Amino acid sequence: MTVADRATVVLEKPSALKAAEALKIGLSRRRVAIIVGDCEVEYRGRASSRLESGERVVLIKDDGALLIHRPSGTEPVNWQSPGCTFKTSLSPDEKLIFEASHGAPPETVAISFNTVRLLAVLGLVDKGAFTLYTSEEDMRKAVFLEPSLVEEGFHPITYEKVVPTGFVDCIGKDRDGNFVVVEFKRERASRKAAEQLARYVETLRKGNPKVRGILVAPSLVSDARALLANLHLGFRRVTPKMCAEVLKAKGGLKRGRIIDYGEEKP
Amino acid sequence: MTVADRATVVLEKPSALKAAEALKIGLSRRRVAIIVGDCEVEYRGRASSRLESGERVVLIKDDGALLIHRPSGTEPVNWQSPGCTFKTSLSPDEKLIFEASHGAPPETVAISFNTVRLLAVLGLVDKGAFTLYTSEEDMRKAVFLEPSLVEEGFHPITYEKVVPTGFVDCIGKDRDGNFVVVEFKRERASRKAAEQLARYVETLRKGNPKVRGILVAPSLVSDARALLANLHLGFRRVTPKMCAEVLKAKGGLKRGRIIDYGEEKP
DNA sequence: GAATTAATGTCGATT
DNA sequence: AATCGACGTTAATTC
Repeated sequence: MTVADRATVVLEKPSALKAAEALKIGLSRRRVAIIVGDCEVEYRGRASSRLESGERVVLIKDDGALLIHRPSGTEPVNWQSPGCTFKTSLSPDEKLIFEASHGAPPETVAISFNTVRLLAVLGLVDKGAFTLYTSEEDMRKAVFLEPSLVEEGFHPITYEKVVPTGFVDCIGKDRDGNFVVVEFKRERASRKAAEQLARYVETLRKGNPKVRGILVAPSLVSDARALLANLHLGFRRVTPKMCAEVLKAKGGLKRGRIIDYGEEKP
Repeated sequence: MTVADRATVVLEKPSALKAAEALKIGLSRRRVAIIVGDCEVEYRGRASSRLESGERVVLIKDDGALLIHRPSGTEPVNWQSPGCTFKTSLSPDEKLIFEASHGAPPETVAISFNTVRLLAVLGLVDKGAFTLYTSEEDMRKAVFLEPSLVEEGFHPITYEKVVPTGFVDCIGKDRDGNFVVVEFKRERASRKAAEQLARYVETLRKGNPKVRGILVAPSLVSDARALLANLHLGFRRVTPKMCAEVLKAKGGLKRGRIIDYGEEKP
């Protein structure tokens, strides 16, 4: 991408004609465009919809995706998946018309702008890698696949067992055959986490005084460290990264949990 | 919302300080903000993620929602649901830092901007109603609930039956006990749709010459009308709206198929 | 408020 | 290409 291609076009309250021109040029160069303005939207495809006039943010991406966002809410009110063909035009009454069409299945989103408050056309470069680290759920999976993450010789028996005081993340046995209660925390564990583990261990020690407890987390706050020491409970440092690596190596990672985009899509 | 509140702030390549000031004022007034720039993103919550530096579009909505979009793809790479608390600040090395936090469950998205190419703060007003009309699937449901949509005395027997030449949307019997093949089209039906129906009817007439065919759609192109007439096939006008009303009345409409937002959320 | 279910789901992997 | 399954799913509805 040349310097010229990265040039930004920003138009405040452009005429429909100016906006149409800037859009046509920008989209032919596969830039990203943002349009803010009062508009009406029609969608026809798997379903059909109509959105009456109001002010929205329209985002057109360089892969031919389209998103129309209202001023509130997480989800787009209308959208079009990547690979659209765009058509920019002026209506008989001089309004900016923007259409995004898809071949298969045939779908079209048509936007008619009553006013354009802002139009920006930008060439964006994004080659940054995205990594989604493991969740608490994945920590459990990693420990199932590689029990030594908790302790050498550990082997898990049950997960998420219900005890009178709540849920126990994992119960297993150590190399000597003693029961071990394991509590996972994906982030630095607080005193509360240590208390939770203590409660579970206490409950289970009523039936068997040899029950041990281990808190598994990337790190501990000092309060938690003190409490664990007092109650003769263990701690094992396990980071999300370590879990991710285990899951990757042992194939327990089903899909999408670790995502790595090193390159832009072609 | 007063005229002053609707004033647009658009800054190209602002300094981090200028951007921070504009954002603070804008977000305190619950405006919508768009930031385009090179940034890094960290998320911590149910899972955690890290996004290395690259250029993205950040959209902050007036209900406290946050979306971070890469230049391609339909879905945001990171996001935060409505109701966030925002924090704008400058890092020791003068970078714009933007954090969006949620109480329950505790989640945070932190964005560090290396550069800001564009910042827009706008008060948007959107009271337009959104209506999602029925899909082809819902047309079948509507006909199941109200067979007279196809013809007085019609009663459906099977849906999506496999015949040698493809799928038949619906097969039923008319008031005289003759078989009727029904083809649905959610939009103005093309000649192709009529040919499809003709093919199905032809197949079935080999076993029973009295088989009839009816194309159900909101309207017909003239080619299709001619073809249907030639082959003695029927047409019945049924609009998505009619189906939606049947589904609504008869309770076949599960949820969200007709959505009507008449007002902005409080 | 928790649990359930649909979605123009989207996205990635597998057959 | 079609199908399957997970998702920081989200969002609407029912219990």
